[in-house]
Amino acid sequence: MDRVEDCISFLVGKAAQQITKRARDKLAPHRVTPVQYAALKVLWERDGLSSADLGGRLMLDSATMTGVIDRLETASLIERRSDPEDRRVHRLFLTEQGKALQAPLDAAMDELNAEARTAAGGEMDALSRALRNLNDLSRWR
Amino acid sequence: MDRVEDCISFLVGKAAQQITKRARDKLAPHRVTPVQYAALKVLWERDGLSSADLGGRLMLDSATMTGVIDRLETASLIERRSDPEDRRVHRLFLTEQGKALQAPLDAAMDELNAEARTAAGGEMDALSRALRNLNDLSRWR
DNA sequence: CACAATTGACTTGTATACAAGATAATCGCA
DNA sequence: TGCGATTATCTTGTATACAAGTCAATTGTG
Repeated sequence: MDRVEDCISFLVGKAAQQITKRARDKLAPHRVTPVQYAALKVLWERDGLSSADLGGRLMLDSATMTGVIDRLETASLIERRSDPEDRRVHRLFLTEQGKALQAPLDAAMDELNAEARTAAGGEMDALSRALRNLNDLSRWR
Repeated sequence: MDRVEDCISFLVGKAAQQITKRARDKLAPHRVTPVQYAALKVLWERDGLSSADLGGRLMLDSATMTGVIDRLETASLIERRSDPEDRRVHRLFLTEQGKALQAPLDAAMDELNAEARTAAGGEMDALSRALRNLNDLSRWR
C-alpha cells in the first residue's frame, strides 16, 4: 500500500468521521450526540434494558456505556432504576422527555440516511453488504 | 429506518471501530497507534511538513494534530523544528527511530489490509468506491 | 452451606476528535 | 508604512472508545 489514503482502514475511518460529523450537526439542535441517539433508538424499541444489554447491541464496552448513560440521565432523557432481582444491575427507562424525542430525532436521521445514499452514488447496497461483512467477527482471520 | 443496526451511520461507525481495533493490536507491539501510523506514513513519503499540512492530508483539525504530534515527539519518532522563514510554523522531521519503523509497520498494516479484503468478501472494490464517494465533500447535500 | 469464579457497573488512565477561543506572527491593502 | 484581517499553533472543555483494574452481588460446585 503506497499512500495512507489507499488503506482500507483509513477510508473506513474517514467515512465514519464524515457521517458522524453530519449526524452531530443534525442532532445538535436537540442537544443529543450520535451515540446518545443510538442508545435512545434501542430503548425506544424496548425499555428496561441493563447497561450490559445496551452495550451489547451498540458494541460498546462497559466503561463507555457508563459515560453515555450518565449524560443521558443528566439530560433527563432516561433514568436508572436498580433491579430488585439482581442488585448489581441498573435497568434503563425512558422519561417522557426521552420518549418525546423519538419522532424528531428519527426524522433528522432519516434525512441523513437519504443524503448518505445520494453521496454513496448507487453503491449503497454493496456498501451495506461489505460493511456487514466487516462487522461480522466470524469473517475475520 | 427501523433498527439502529440498519442505519448507514451505525454500519460505517462500527466497521471503523472493528478495523481500528485490529490495527491497534497489530501496531501495539511497536508502541504506535493507528493515527500515529497514518501520520508517520505521510512523513515517510515526505519529511518537513507543517502540522497544518499533515492535518490536511489526514483530515484532522489542529487541536487533534497537536496531541498526535506531541506523543510522536515524546516517543522520539519525530521532532519539531521551527521554520526560520515563518516563525508561526513548526516543521516535522523524522528521527532515525521514526524512519526505522517504516518497514515493520507497513508490513503489519499490509497484513491488516489483506485480512480486511478477506472479511469484506469480494466486495472490496465496491466498498472502496463507495467510501471514496462518502469522503468526497462535493457529493454531499 | 462455604467459597472460588464470574458478573455488572463503575473508576482510572490514555488516545482520538472537534468546537471555541487565545496568542503570536505574517500578510494585504490603503 | 501602519494596521486590520488572516494564519499556524496551541489551549480548554466535552464526548467517545477501550484497556485494566476495583468492588459488591451472584452463581456454580464440591
